Amino acid sequence: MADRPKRRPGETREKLMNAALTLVGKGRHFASLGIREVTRQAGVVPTSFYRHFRSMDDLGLQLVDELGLVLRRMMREARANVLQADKLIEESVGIFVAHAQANRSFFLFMAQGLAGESRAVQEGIRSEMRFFASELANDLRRLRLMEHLSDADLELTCDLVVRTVAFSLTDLLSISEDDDYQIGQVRKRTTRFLQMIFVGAGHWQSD
Amino acid sequence: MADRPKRRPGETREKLMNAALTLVGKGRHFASLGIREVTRQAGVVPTSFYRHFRSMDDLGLQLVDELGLVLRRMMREARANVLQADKLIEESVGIFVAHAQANRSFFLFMAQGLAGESRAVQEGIRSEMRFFASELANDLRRLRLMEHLSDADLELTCDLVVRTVAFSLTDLLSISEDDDYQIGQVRKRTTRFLQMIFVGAGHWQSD
DNA sequence: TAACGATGTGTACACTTGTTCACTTATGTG
DNA sequence: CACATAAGTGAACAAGTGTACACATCGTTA
Repeated sequence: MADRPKRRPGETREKLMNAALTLVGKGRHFASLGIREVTRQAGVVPTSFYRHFRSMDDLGLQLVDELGLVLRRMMREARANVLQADKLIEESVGIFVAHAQANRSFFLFMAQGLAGESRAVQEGIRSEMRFFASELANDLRRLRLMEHLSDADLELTCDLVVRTVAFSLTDLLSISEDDDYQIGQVRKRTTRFLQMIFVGAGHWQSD
Repeated sequence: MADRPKRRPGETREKLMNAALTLVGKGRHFASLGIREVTRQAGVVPTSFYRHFRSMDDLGLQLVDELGLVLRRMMREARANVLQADKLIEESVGIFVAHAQANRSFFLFMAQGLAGESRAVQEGIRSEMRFFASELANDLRRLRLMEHLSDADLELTCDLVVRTVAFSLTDLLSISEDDDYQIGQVRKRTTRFLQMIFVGAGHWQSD
């Protein structure tokens, strides 16, 4: 029983991914990061990088995978906590904002990747958003909401919702991390956006 | 009274800005561009860069200014061509898509800058979007549309519209430049998004 | 015309970069 | 335990980077 392993497997891999996220969190853009820079931040020799990643793009792709996990955790929490339908939007936005703050670097990376340099990362993030939107559609169906909408229109609505929330990321991440007033403003504004969308969806094709 | 400057001033300046845009158009991210790279693309010696820009960020800021001009041209064209209210959304989206294609690199730069590295560029683009939204609000008032909305709610609506259109940029720019079918899909989808938002705005606070 | 300031050029320097190679070391499995 | 393999290391290299300096060119104005 080795109680204190000097080297946990995949430890450096984590260190490198965290290092990249840390730099992104410090305001750097992922596309401008270099291998040496990341390894330096991780406290690791440059060569080690190649033991785990083929290139920076590769690291980015693996970050997208982890981003998927973060989003799934967020969905699970939202499902567990959102109970009454009238506060549904408000609470969901609250949970989103909380997660965006807790995983600031991750969401920053996501916002950057949407118009990023690597086509693969771009597509990965886009795919995560599609998944998120379709899960949202499922939930709405399960809650017997928006039942008058066709599947296609429900999907359209959820896509718009996810986009709107994603765009709020850029608001959220461009203000100070602990400016509670501004954060509250973003939350309120995003909530109203979603309310307006759902009012639209509620009257869609039924005029 | 000097009505004819023989040698166009700022020719290299333009070359440098175009070079940066060209590289962005080729898929590079603005944040990852270097001074030497840009000057090389412009066919100019590296030192010349400093005659016009203090740094890459500075070049980015000046690009934002020009972006403003592009957006204003687009608004003017939209105002001139959008006549009947029922096709208003469809035509506006069409004009937007056309401009986004004609100035692909510019809009790519804009999409990148929204979550970019330079705080100043970010704020500049954000400010252009605010201006755009407020102009849209003016136009709607002038056309006697959405008169039941308060100023704040109208502003909210227009902000949401502009965000939605801006997000469509990332769709548009991630597909091939001449894939007419996909471009048409994005146009249709964006149009429906806006229609849904305006249905929502139409029923806002009036239920 | 002469002088000036803005613009463009060539050279140079001190770093940083990505990647390779041969090497040590640790880990998990037969 | 022994061994194959994965993980980590340091030195080296050719290219590329930002920036400074001194000099050349040109249009404008005194």
